[in-house]
Amino acid sequence: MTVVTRFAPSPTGMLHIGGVRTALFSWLYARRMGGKFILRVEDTDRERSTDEAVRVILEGMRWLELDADEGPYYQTQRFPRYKEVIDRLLLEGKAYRCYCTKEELDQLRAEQMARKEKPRYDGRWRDRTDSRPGVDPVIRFRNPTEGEVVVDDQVHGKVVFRNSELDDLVIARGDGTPTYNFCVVVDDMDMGVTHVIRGDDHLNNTPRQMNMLAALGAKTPSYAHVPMILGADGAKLSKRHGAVSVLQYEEEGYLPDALLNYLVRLGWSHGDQEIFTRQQMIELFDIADVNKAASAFNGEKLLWLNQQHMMRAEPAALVAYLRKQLASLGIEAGDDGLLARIIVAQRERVKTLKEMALASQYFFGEGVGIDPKAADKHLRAEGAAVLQELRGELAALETWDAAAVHGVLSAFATARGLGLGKVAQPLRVAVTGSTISPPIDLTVEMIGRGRTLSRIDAALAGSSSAAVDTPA
RNA sequence: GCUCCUUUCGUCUAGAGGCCUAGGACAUAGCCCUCUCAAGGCUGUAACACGGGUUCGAAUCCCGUAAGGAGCGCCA
Repeated sequence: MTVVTRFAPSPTGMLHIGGVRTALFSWLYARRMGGKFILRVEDTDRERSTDEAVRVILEGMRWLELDADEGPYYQTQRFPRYKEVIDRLLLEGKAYRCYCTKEELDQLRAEQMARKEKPRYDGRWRDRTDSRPGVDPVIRFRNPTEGEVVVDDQVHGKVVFRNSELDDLVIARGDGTPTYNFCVVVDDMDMGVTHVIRGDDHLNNTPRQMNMLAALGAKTPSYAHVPMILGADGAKLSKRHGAVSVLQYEEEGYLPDALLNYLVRLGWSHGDQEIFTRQQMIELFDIADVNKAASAFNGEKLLWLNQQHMMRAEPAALVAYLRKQLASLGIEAGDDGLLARIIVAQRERVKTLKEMALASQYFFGEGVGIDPKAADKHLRAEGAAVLQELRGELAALETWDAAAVHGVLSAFATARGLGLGKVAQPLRVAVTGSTISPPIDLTVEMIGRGRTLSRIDAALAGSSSAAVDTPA
């Protein structure tokens, strides 16, 4: 039997990391088992679904490279099929029309709550054959009243529900549109889904779905209810607690593989291993190793992992991402070679590609804006004097590369009994505008002789804005 | 309220009865390295929710309690 999993997000809110983690587990499991992964958009709630949310789902999955073998399917395009199944259920007496009004149901619930009972539909239309004029009936599933349903969950083990706890749920609204719990059942059945991997907030829905599957004569899939992801403060993930669109992580300069690596470790582990390539995740992932408890999102570890992935990646593989980040700063980066060199020079000092772009602006454009505080500290009397002399030596250099620059700097420092820092910092501030950069010799090499000398001149002239053209 | 789920350092986790004086990672503190910032190395602080059992032995099994979460919609 070939494994078929699916990710079925609802476009009523933005796809966030909680959803992405579920998608990842489903995707990994399918890939690991050589199975099929389906993407299905659950948009039956036409009131609340938005095109923008659908776009984020599609765009997010593409960015993360969680490729689907089938889909995206849209439930709103399958209404005829749902109607067909509902009619069949009606015909077989496995579903019935209920003419209760919303007010009536609200009252029923209120009464039950007042009596401290579990609020549930009491089945008052279960055996009626008449109708009530003026009310568009909903269709309810006739749930068994006795016995129990055992969910043999892959992460929680056997979970038992008594049918007496379940009521007859609505499968079609008054306007005829089908509801979520029903569509899921029909879709999973029709699409041959063998493994349902979803958030454990769905565990309570599972017995109802299994009963409907049984009524339709379909085989129940294997279920795996994975724990939820909480916000950094341990509260439920919501807009106030870091539930931002997955695409925001792209904008902030995270690598897809790093985000996935972070997410896979939330609720899953493989011994003490922290860093996984996409390929390793596929090879090692197993539902049997998934935890039961919810976990809190920790942005600092994500940051660390992102840097680890940047440091391990092939520089060429990061070029396009860096180019995009630079572009959003208004910098048109030239050739890939320079970008690859920047990546190698910067990746151990920044945690995201956005930071990298921000910290690499001095590699572009002619002049550079100098941080006033840095200038105060390193370009005054002493520093200026050093720079002045250094300029001459650098200008006289025959070959312009890191080794040569380094030679000049250390000889210069030794000759004057100075620490290298006393020489490097003024130069660094002059050519980069700040006190922070990759090793000075490499930095100077990459900036080039022309710009290095002109920036020194500008710094000595005290006009840090001499040729500034780097956008803020 | 009822039903279901969960509970190891601040956070993510290892742990499937003796290997646990509870391991790793992020964060944090100190030290080393060092031209800046980092990266890297070393060291430290820090946890089995609580109470009962079962057992020669329990973080691991069972039962309670507590705390947190989910569901109980003509939402998904």
